Amino acid sequence: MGAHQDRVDLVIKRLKQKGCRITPQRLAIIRILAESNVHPTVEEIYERVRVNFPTTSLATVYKTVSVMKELGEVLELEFSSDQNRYDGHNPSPHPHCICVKCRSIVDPELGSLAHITRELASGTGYRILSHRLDFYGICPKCQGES
Amino acid sequence: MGAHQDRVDLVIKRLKQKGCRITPQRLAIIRILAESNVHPTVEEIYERVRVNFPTTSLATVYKTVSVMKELGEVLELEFSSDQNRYDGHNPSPHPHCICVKCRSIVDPELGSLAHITRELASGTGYRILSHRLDFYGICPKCQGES
DNA sequence: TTATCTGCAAAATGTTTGCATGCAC
DNA sequence: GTGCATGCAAACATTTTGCAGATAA
Repeated sequence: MGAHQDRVDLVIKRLKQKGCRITPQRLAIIRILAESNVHPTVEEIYERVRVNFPTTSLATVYKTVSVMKELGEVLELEFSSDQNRYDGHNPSPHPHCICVKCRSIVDPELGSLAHITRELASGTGYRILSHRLDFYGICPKCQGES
Repeated sequence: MGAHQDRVDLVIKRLKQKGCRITPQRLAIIRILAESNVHPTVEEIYERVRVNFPTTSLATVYKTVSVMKELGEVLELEFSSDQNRYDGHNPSPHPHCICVKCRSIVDPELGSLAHITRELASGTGYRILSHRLDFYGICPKCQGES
């Protein structure tokens, strides 16, 4: 029962509404995603699920994350040179700070991008559905170690 | 001799300064990247190079693009679910509009993100090196076809 | 001349898929 | 009981690497 139980319950409700079944593995994955603020990879989720459910397969984690992504309950940050990262704590688009040394990802405080998005939509004629804003740099911890 | 000859010459000069050799294949790749505004994939560059140099291999295109990326002469847009896209016309970070239907990518007119970057750096303690801002939506052409 | 580049093939990486079995509902 | 989920292995897509021969400077 962490502070994230509400989010866990909400995700379960929405998955059930769509006809999905809540298996022990899925429950564990949902919890990890809801409770984590480190934007884990599928591998990291897999390792954590296997602490309690050692027979869980990587494919199951991929499949569950994929279902949650399709339902909009997890935000995927794609990387071609690395594993994708997932945010199930706050699945709506928001800025990220990504450390190029330790690959940590944090959510910065930043004013809304709504006005930028509007400016862009009117300037280009695009119907904007989503966005991605990543800042790449060196985190305070890695700056201290350099 | 297009309007992009200056950029081609500049990239050649910088590659030479770093001890790189300008082979016919590399010259063709540099030209394609400098002249193109469609943010091509490596495959697309490869197909275009092969019109004039049919023996060129995909590995050579990957290697040349990688060298240019390391020298900061091409901007890489990573995708895990698709091929990466490359901007050799303007290699400094800038916003992109990506159509989720036809996968076209255009550079929108948008005010600088410098103030947002400053706000973010002071708020998080990160030393910001770069950023990525993608807007995902439906382009005017695909809206008309829907 | 010689260090770099090319082209081929193989490897590596991350992710997806097919299918028989198992289990949530 | 039914149909979705699991777990395994194989397939897949993209990118990278190793190396022998070719070539730009």
